[in-house]
Amino acid sequence: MPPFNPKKTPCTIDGSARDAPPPSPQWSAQAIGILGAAQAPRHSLDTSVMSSAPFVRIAELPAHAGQTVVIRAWVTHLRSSGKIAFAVLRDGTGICQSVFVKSQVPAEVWARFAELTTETSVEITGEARAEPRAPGGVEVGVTDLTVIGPSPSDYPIQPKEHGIDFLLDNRHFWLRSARQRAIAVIRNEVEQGIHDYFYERGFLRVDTPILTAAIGERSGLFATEYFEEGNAYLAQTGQLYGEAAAAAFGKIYTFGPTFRAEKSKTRRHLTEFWMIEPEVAWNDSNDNMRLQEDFVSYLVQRVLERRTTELAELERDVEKLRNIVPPFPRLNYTDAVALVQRKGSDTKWGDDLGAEDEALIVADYDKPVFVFNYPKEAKAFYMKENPDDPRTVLCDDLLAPEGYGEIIGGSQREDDYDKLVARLAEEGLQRDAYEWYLDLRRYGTFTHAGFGLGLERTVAWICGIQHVREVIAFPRLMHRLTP
RNA sequence: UCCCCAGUAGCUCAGUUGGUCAGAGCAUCCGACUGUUAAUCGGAGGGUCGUAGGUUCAAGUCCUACCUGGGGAGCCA
Repeated sequence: MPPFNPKKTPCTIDGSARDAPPPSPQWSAQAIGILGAAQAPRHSLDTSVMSSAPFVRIAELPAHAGQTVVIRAWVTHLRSSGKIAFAVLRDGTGICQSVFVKSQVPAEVWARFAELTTETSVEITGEARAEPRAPGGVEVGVTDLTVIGPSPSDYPIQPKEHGIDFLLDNRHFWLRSARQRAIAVIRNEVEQGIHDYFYERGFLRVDTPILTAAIGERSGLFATEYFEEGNAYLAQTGQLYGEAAAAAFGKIYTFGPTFRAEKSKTRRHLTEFWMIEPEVAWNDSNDNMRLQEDFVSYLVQRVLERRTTELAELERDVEKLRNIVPPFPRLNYTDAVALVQRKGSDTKWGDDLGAEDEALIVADYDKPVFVFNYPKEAKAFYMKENPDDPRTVLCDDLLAPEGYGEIIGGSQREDDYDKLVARLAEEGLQRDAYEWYLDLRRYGTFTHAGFGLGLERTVAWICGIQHVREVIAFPRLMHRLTP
């Protein structure tokens, strides 16, 4: 990962001048048309008088070259040169330049242009035409202009550098910038890829509860009152429920928000993040790692194939992503400790690997790296004891390249009832909250394995974005609950 | 919880050993310009220097405390 500059984040309103998004299922003309019909302007003028021209999204403009069209959008930039003027418009599908020529528009239209400000929402009517001088290669020669929603001149976001705190305070506006759209599109591609990957392989998606009793990870819990039941806690994982579902349905995955009340202030942490947790009956730890590398590779290659425009907008070095194909290197924990010790770390066998150790390991590879079979003490109670070395458990962490850290934690699950009970006791966990979980080993226990993939860390890595807060629309951080 | 860093105009910042130190660029407003691309050019407005104390003839500058935020550690995905 490149050096992190916390102070400056480039943010241009119309930086995507060079691109219009490629046609794709998400932006199909039909879907856009339907969406458009449902989104008439709130208090437009009498549009029936204005024109019978079709309302089109900017992404569809090239297909309408030579036709008169209506566009509804936001003003991102204004330029005026006496008797000719330009307004760059953004509608979420792309950007387009509109041209006003004083001698060719009614005086009232010319006057209305003078009132435009950044982020005014407008409806324009005019002829779409190919124009090499226009960003995106298509522009609209305006014949009519309606202001739909004026925008005061103190709109905070400028096509300049802003500090991260300012941008997060204005996240609801920051989302309008070209980079943020590119990130959102790639996140959406990853999410859709996740669903497609598992659907096509016969996995069942199971939605697990967000309000839970106190089970799961050891780290911080968000508590809330729950009727007469005392406290409920926001879920830190859906895994234990996923294990129950795997016994019922075979191959399952969960996909939902999870919550950690950890006072972590790093570029890898959110208090609310999205996690994908497959759980597969009859998979052992090796099967688990094979699934992980295949899954992660699929997601990366899918974004490479379908979102080249957005990756270019983000200036992502795609060569580094092309390497991401199975198999991934695998280091067992003991070898990993030896490796980091050779590189100067004072980590000893038995310690968990710290962030510095992970960086030392990843530095040798251009793919994600598995580190597997950690000491029992470093890992959670539900991980299966390694029959070949009972000091360790059958688990794996997948470390992303370029310093993005752990994107997956996975394990084969302890399926031996007695050992699981013993581990619960060792961890000092209240057994009564886990009785239903122990039942999975009482009634037809089974080999199974699963993992959790952190969506934001994965998307940040694929996008080349240095902080997870930028790859979720409205991040929840230790010091940030709004917007 | 611990370590480091920062708070000066709407935004991003400069401000030297304390002494024309209230500044720049952008944004905004006014004016000029018929092909602009973060347009350009001319002009204008805009700040209790995070808060509270203290040192001093004099504090944006030095000291103390506090507040707010950022980066990292731990924890984790």
